[in-house]
Amino acid sequence: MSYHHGDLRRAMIDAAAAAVAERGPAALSLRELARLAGVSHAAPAHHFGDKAGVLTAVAAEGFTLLADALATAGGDLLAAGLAYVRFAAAHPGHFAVMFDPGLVHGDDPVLAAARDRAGDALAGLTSDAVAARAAWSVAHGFASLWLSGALTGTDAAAAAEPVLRRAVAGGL
Amino acid sequence: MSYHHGDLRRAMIDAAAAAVAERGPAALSLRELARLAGVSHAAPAHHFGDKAGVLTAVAAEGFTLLADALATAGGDLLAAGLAYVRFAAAHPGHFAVMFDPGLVHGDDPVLAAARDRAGDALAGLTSDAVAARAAWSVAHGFASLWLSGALTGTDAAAAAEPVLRRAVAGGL
DNA sequence: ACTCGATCTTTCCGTTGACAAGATAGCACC
DNA sequence: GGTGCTATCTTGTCAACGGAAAGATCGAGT
Repeated sequence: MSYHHGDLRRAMIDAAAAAVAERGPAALSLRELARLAGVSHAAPAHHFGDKAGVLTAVAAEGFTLLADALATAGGDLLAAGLAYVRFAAAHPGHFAVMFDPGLVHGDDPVLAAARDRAGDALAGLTSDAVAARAAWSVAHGFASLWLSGALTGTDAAAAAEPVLRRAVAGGL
Repeated sequence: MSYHHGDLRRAMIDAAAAAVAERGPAALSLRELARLAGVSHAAPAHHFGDKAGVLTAVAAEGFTLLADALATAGGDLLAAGLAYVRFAAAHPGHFAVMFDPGLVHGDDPVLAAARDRAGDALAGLTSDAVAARAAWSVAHGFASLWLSGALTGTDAAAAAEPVLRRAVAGGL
């Protein structure tokens, strides 16, 4: 066991995302993460400053992952929506933190850049602003409700598909 | 100043909802609420058990308010969606807690009853399950994004109206 | 007047986030 | 190969918090 961890930053982000995914942001303890990583309780502060700093890093990584997922999904809103839901289901810890202003340092430049990148990926899907907002709302709403346990089903994307399809087609 | 508060339960729920609305659930402190109410820091425990108990009461009240709002809104999905968004904007503290399983006692009977009542109000809008899920998703997603600050605008309902209308009509 | 249950206080404990000050390691530079 | 420099991590400390225990106070019903 050397004095230095090697990649504490990476380990903390991963552990934080996993812990948030499992027990929510409220139950997150920096000291516990430090214990898991085998470092002292004050080590994380050097990399992240404070608790919000850790979650800010998680959120920034989340927006980057989301932007990548949207970019890979293709051009139409249905595919993008499914990618959005798939991302949320695959990275619940990241997702839970990304849209909670009270948990992160909203003005962090790294976070802002990642958020903008995801925003651009979303805005690039269509030139119709209202349609973009509507699509974002359906996908975000379904993802949120799914993660909160309000919706039943085994596979998030499979459950989302008919819902998103209907929203795209209309007829509500 | 008498020994008894009078209606500590009510005061705690109101203060908790206000505090959550202002600074998020993470920054909530039972001791601070107790100070505001002018009672000792252990007084709330008698009424709510623990911290999750306070938020459970807030969530239950939220679902009741939401069920009322949906019942008053009328039958069509657009009106219900607008009522949903209006509720979230008017009671951000309640809304923030209602769909966060990690913050409340999910199996609390009062909460479950209130949640069921809101669920019934939602399900009663249409017999089409897919349409119901889609409408719920749009309204919930827009409300969540709005409260997180991701959407710009001055009035939530005014901003939501064209978006919800488009989702109902389709053409994304 | 008396009892009894509900409400609230006081006191205590373990945990947490944050801060300050110092130790250690690796690395450039000479 | 030594010397300073900086990033990284540790130790020690503090106030605040959530929760539990035990007792005080009130008020409603008899």
